[in-house]
Amino acid sequence: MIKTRFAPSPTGYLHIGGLRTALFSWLWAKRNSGNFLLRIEDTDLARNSQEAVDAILKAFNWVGMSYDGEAIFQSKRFDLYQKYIDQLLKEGKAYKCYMSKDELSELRESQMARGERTRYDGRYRDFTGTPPEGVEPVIRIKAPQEGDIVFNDGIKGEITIASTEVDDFVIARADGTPTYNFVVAIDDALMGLTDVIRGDDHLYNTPKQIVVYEALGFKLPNFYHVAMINNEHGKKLSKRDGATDVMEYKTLGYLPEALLNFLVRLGWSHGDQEIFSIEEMIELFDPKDINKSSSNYNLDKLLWLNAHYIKNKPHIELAELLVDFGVDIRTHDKKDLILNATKERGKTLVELAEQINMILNAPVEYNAKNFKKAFKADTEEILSLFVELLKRAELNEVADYHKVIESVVEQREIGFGKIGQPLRVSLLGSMTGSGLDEIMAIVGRDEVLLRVQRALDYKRGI
RNA sequence: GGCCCCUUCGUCUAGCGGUUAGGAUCCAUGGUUUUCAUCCAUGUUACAGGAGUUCGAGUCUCCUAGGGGUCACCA
Repeated sequence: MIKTRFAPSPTGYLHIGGLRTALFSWLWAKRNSGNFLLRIEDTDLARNSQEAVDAILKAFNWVGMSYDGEAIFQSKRFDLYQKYIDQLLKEGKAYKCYMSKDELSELRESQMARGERTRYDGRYRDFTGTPPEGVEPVIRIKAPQEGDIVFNDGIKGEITIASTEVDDFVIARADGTPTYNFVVAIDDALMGLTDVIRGDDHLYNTPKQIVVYEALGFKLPNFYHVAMINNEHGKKLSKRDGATDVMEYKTLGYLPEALLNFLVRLGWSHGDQEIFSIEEMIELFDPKDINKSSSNYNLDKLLWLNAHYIKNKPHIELAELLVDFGVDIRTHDKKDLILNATKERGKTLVELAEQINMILNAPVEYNAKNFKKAFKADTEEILSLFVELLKRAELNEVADYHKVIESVVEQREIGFGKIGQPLRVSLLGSMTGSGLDEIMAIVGRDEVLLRVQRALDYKRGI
């Protein structure tokens, strides 16, 4: 059975890049009817927080991804890790290193000065003498000293790293707590993971983890290292480039299905297909189709996808979602009419809410320029006729409002724009927006009369 | 700096030795629409550069350049 995982360290919100690798892992597990597991990497007691764990869970919940079984917290497994540290010590595969931090940094500086890669020199690897006093030792693992560490990456192919690039790294700190690369390897193995899909910033951790796997006799999983997401200029994605927190997208009015669709196509593709429902993603996703190269983050497509999903969302759900954006039309008797009139005009829920508010609420003020442009010398007369006809008209459906406008156009022998423009400004305060017939049908006769009258009063007041 | 990875339209990508290098988005234009949006149509734009291998290279090899990653008692 395929088992994948997402293993965030709880130091902040869920990052957009993290969500993508989580999505890939989740899809691959689902595709194979396998398990998608969650592990919280909180070995650094000082840096992680419960809020961060909650934030990650909240984001998962928002996009509709769920993990199998219980989440595993590494901070609760120190006893387990200790067992393996003792084992390696006993087997002579790890050793105590009494080098002080000062000595270490001194070593690094001299290596740097010579233009070398900084690495531990193995001075306590075969140490048998009397340990220096006053130094709490760290535990280092014995990494191979010659040859190459080779592994097959499911995305990048065969990766070869010289053993000289991997030093005897620390697996337990002076205070006894285990370090990242050590516990990751143990947990990945113990959790029975078959496929590890992660960002390629972990590529260099892989040989280190392989050292642990081999020392402990664990079976290697398949590794997939997904290239990073950069900003639109190809540089590292940072907060300055816009939203990096997944939950920010909710606030900005994006639908989770749009975000997921956007992210799944960043680095992965299936022929020419652009739109993927969750079901299709699960059916079609395969890490072998993931791109080797990094991709640049650009909002254009997300916006387009979001518009697409808004247009196709059931009204009942849209109405529910809009509540968070200050528009509650859940029980409005013209809900469908409102949404039909507006949903093709809003690329985000924020914009959709604006469109709806524009119709539901009478304009507070008119744009002076627009007003002047729309209200010509004969406008007052035209609108007055419109008011007269509207008062007497039988209004049952959208088309009936259209008939009133048509009558005005016919009687006065004018173009639609002659009445359309000023009417629009009267109703919305704006020159653009939904169809007039629909707007009027939504607000109803009395409100239309009110708004037109108000505009006419305003006109006289100028 | 050492090591590793990457490089097709502005952006996301298809391509897996023989294609007029395809799709999507963006942008522009036209159509539909009383307006805007939607929708439809059309158009502009790409194989980083240079050497090889081959009858033939975006596809294979090497070099150069550019970009990214990584070098902790962080994860």
